[in-house]
Parts: sequence; C-alpha cells; structure tokens
Amino acid sequence: MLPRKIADSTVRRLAIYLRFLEEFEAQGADTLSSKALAHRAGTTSAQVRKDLSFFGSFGKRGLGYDVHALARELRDILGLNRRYRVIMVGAGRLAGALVQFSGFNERGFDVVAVLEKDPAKIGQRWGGLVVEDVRHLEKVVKQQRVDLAILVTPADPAQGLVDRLVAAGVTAVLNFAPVQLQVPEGVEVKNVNLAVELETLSYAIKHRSDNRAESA
Amino acid sequence: MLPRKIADSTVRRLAIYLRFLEEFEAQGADTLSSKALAHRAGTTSAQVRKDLSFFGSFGKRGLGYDVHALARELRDILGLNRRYRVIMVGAGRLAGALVQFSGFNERGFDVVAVLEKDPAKIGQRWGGLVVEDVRHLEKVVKQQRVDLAILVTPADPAQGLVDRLVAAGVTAVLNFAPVQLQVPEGVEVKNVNLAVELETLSYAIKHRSDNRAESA
DNA sequence: TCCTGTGAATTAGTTCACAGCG
DNA sequence: CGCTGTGAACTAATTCACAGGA
Repeated sequence: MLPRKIADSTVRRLAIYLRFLEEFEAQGADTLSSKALAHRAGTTSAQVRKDLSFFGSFGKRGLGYDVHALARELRDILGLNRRYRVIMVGAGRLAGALVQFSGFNERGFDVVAVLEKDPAKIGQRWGGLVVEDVRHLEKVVKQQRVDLAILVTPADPAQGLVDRLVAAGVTAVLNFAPVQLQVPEGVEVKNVNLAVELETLSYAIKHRSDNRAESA
Repeated sequence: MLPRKIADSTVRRLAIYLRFLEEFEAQGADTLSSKALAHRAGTTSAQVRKDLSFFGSFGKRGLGYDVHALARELRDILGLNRRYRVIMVGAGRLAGALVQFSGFNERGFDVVAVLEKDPAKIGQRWGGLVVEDVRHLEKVVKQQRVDLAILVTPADPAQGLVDRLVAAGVTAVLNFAPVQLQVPEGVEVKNVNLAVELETLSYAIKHRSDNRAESA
C-alpha cells in the first residue's frame, strides 16, 4: 500500500486538503470532486488524485469523494488519530504565542512542558504549565513521555539542545532556530525559518519585473 | 544575467547561505569553499555552485569564495540592500512575537504599523507603535508607503483583508492564515502554516519504519 | 593540485490523457 | 455521461563528472 517514499510536497498538500475537507464537513457538504478540492487548495485536480492515489482509491467514479470518509482517511494517513505530547524548548515571545496557538491543540498536539535557561522566566505560569529549568530536560522528556519537541531558541544553543533531546529519546523536532541541525538517522527535523520567508519575498519584490521583461 | 525563472528552492538556499556567510564573516574567515558552505547548510557542494551559477561566477578556482564579496552579492541578489516597510495585520500573540522578533529588523524589515479589528486592542502601545483600527488600512498603507504585509489573522477575514491590501497597493504578503489566498498576477504571497508543519512531522513519526521495513 | 563553473545524465515531481467504473 | 485512478509524457530539480583557471 505504501510506496517507499512519499514526497514532502505531497504530504503537505494532504494536510491542506484535510483542512478544506473539514471546512466542507462543517458546512454540511458530503461529496466533493477532486476539482473542487484542488480549487480550494490552489492546485489541479490531477494533482489531488495523484496525491491520494499513493495511498489508495478513496473516490467514487462519476461522483467524487465522500467528505467524511476522505477526511478520516487523511487523518489516518497523517497520523492525526492520536495525540502527541510536545515539549517547548525556549520560553520567549514566540514560544508563548505557539503555546497559546489553538491550532496545535485542535490538531492533537498537547504542550506538556516548557523549558527555559533564563532564571527570570523559570517558575512563571503559562496557562496550566510552569516554566521549568532546561537543566531538567532529560528528566522532563522521560517523565512526560514526550513525542515531539518544538525548539524556539537562538541559534547558538540549538544544536546542544537537540543533542540532549535526541539522547533523551525525542525523535521529531520542529526547529525555529536558524541553524541546520545535525541529527542521527531516524530523527525527523522540520525547519521553520521566518527570516528566510521574508527574504524570498524580498527577492520576489526585487525581481518581479524579470518575469515579464527582458531588461533590468 | 538573470534567467527567466529561478526555483523557489534555490532562492531559499541562497538566503541560508547568506546567514552562514555572515556567521563566518563574524568569525573572521575570509575565504570559504562550496563544500564548507554546503556542509553548514545541509546540502552538497554541487548544489551550492549550481545555485550561485544562476546569478554569476563569484568564486576563485582552486580557492573558493571571498566571504565578504559573496555575502555582498547575495544581499544584492536577494534585494536585502534596502529596507522594507511592513504592515502587520492582526494583533494577536503571534503578531506580537513577530513584531518583537529581532531577526526581522536586522534583515531590514521595519514594522511601521499594526492593525486590528478588536476594539480592546486598538490603542495599545506596541514598542514604538500604537495598534490602529483595521478600518484605516487603506489610509495607513498609503501614508506609510507600505511594501509588504504580514497577515496574522484567523482564516475567515484573511481573503477580504488581502483584497483590500492589494487594492491599496501592497504587492507582497507573508500569510499566516490557514487559507489559500487568491491574488492577481504580480502579487507575491508566501504561506507559513504551522499546523501543516506539525502534521508533516506527525506523518513522519507514523511512517518512520516504512523507510526501512516492508511490513507495517 | 585545488576547487569552481557548467553541460550532461539522472532522478524527482507534475501534468496529460484516457481507460474503466458507477 | 462524469469523475476517478493511473500509466505515459513531460518538466523541473538535483547530482555527476570533468574541463579549465588560479
């Protein structure tokens, strides 16, 4: 059923399809064509069908997809039919915003601990959590049975922290620090680099006319 | 000099190379090989050379790249040798974290206004800024000569807001709302979807063993 | 010799186009 | 018929491999 390797771009689109399916679900629609889904997700119907085809045949020819059934399939494919225990490493403003971000909770990601180095922040209450000393990282990861870490620190300490997280058993990391983390086989890292996003926009602004005219 | 179309993946890597070049610069290195840069950026030396070759020949055979000179070239290519005037649309926690985020300022992105719908937040002081009523969007965009908008709102109002931004003359948007925005030709949108990032990690966790073993 | 710059080869990803089922 | 599912065709991106200048 599962091919050797699914492209990251496909997985991202599946997550996007799921979001729209759930919107349609809420609106009471119960059948949807690949064309309609593609339109909402900003892609083509062939792409939608191809993406889904890697995992099975979920549609009805001549009809489309059952919204409920396809949403359920996608949640299953994406591993979203369980909850994840998340540790937040770093307690700056961005970390604070992420802890509050309802999208995480709705999707099954529960922040179970927040770690920080700065003594001024240790002991603060964050919602139901207390910010803990990062020295206790290993203990917390084990006691809380952490599945996934969100790393929200400056660049400098990031590699050392990820080494400790991996040693303690964490196998998935969402990294906001602007460094390329080195991790062993079997550990997944996703990077989010806000500066890079802005810089690609800067590039687009600067080179906008290149796509139309020859001269610069 | 500039080919018709540069892949987004290439532009992102250029931004990453620049970050590391600046680190090396700060450490006093003045020459660097494509191999060293590739290692830091998590790619291959051939990829580094190919990425750069789209824009020119910046290295010295047998030696490598002059760190200062290449950094300057990349800043020029990326359009980072000027400052950008940014409007933040939405004044939630994430917006607050982004406004404070030093990386933006260091890279030349100045937040010149923050807009919000919620009357409770309008009038709050954010650093040197006062949160303004989103009704004044058009006026603010024009008076502040905004180059770029960061959209940090729920999904619902996002399309309407982007329509107004575009009508007012904004041509680049960094979108955190979980919708696929429809914009006319010539307007650039970059999406950052934190839920999607977590969901691809969830997928990776679930399918980790598939890469090695046959059975599931 | 060392390391860049780059066509050529390869691999990955997307789109086409149509057979086949409801 | 309508719309899915999917090989085949195509396009894009990466990697190879080597010529050539410092």
